[in-house]
Amino acid sequence: MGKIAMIDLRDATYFVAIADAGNLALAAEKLGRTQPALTKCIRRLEDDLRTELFRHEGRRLVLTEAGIVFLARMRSLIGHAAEIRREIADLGVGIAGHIRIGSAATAAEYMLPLLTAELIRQAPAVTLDLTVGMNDVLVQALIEKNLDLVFGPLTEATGDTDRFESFSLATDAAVAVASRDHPIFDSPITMESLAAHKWVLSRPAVATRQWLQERFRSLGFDGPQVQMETSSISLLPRLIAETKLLSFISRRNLGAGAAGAQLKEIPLEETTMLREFGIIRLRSAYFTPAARLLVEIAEARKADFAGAGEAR
Amino acid sequence: MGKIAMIDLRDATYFVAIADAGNLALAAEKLGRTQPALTKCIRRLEDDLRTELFRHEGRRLVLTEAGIVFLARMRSLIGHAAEIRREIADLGVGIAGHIRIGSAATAAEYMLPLLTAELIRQAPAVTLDLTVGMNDVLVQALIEKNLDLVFGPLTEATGDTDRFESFSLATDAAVAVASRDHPIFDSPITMESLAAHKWVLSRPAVATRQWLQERFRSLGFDGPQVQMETSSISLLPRLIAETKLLSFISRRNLGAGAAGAQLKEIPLEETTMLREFGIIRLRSAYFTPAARLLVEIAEARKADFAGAGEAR
DNA sequence: GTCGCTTACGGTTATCGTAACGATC
DNA sequence: GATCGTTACGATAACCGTAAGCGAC
Repeated sequence: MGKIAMIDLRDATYFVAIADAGNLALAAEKLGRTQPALTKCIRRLEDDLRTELFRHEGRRLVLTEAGIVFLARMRSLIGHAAEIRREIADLGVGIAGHIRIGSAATAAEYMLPLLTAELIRQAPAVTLDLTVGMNDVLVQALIEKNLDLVFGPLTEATGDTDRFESFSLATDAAVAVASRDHPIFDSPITMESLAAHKWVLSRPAVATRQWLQERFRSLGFDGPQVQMETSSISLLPRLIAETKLLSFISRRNLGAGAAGAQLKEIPLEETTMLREFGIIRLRSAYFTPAARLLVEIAEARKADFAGAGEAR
Repeated sequence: MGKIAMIDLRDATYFVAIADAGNLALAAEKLGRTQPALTKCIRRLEDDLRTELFRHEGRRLVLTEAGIVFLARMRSLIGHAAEIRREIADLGVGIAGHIRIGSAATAAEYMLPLLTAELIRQAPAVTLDLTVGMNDVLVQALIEKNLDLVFGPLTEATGDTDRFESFSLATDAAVAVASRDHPIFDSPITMESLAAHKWVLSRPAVATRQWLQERFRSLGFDGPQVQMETSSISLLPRLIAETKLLSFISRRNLGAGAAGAQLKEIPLEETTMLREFGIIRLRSAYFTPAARLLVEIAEARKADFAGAGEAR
């Protein structure tokens, strides 16, 4: 029953065109309408507002005082509406929006700079919130809907395809490394020789270290002798190169940069950890268009991340 | 052919109601629509914006990121539109607007204070521009569309009913006056006695003075001997009372105020000028709703101005 | 008579309501 | 099975176009 009293912006658009054109015939042509259609448009507006917008001066229509004010107001209102349309459409395709990203340190180092740069190039209105942390904390934040996407290793925990949707981006191999001139390379590599040297590793809670320790144990050795612990991924290559310690890091770090060039992989099947790197999101959470765009960019750039995990 | 892309504010209103209500059934009841109508309203908006506004969470609709932004924008836009509606409607009935008034000095003194006070009481948003001047100048300004209304005497010049529309408000009588104790009252009043005394009159261009001079001339007398000239209406009563000069002013000034009480009419048919006071407007000019309201108020208060022009 | 706007009338499009359907709890 | 949203379809209302009408120049 209740009819909603509201200005029709289509009629308002016609009205502005009529006022600009100065007569109905010209406005009708510009709008692709006919003269009578515009006559009735004015009539609708005037009935709705209970106010004359035009008056007759000779055989010409001129704006009344109210019409002049209405014209100014409608210009503004139509402009606002158009701006809102663009804004919402941008949000809809991910050109605008906000993405809360969680990332493991390695992923943050090797994938995010490229991806976020590309995202911001394509979608300048997108804002990002990046949290670097350990994988278990990040996944928990994802579950609590405090993150939209997590960049990191795809583990069994995140393999629950009912709860999580994951996008694989690269395979990564963590390998034992030492400086090029390390004495371990002077004789054949065995588990025994690895067990004989000291290591620099990340903190005990980190997945790669746990995997290495578990591997030592399952092969009948005590865990690697840890002489130094660090959480700094960027510091590791230089530490290894200069301290003659062994370490266990992504193969990606080899040969890259001044410090990376000093490193050499200790090729041993038993201490090569293969893992998938990718993006995880929660299925029950809203997949923001901007987040979707970032995932699409990542998948398109997948090739840029490959090449470190393949068998040698 | 060209279809105008524009947000439908009716749909936007539905959308806000849906978002507020939290579900379609409740919103439908509040809006007096049915559930399917609202389903399709959302569909129209989403198709138009090419953006999801709601997503399904269980059997419930929840806003997307874009939907949340759209909701905020629509609240604002709808509010603005409603405000504009009110503003234009006010302009339409004269509750808002601007009136450029011209007024003769006498009219300004006796009619405008009451009328403008009443107008502003009824229509606080109306603004006024008042010019006090001589009638011929005012009428010229009216013709040039620099004034909307002129308050003043209705003369032959403004009696052209094709060009002007006039509203008679009061009859006014200009009479010869002197102070109560003036010697002229000691003997019978004749034209000869009037011609024998000195006068204080307004400037030669003013209609009343011209009428008086013409009256003297047509009766065979030289014009009244003018000893003093003034354009100040408010000063005249005191001048007359204190200088023993004769003058020619509206009967309205007699008995009003301290100075007016000292004045006495010189009752002579030959020197009684009857005239109409009222409002004049140009037919070819736009009759602003606010101006129309002022005229309506004036006509309703007509009785307040009567009583000075009647025969005694 | 021409020009500019309005009115009248018939056709098209869009929105709405009723009813049936589908999914979630 | 009850609730909430969607789909299908017929009815209604809104808008547009064609054609005729009316007043100003």
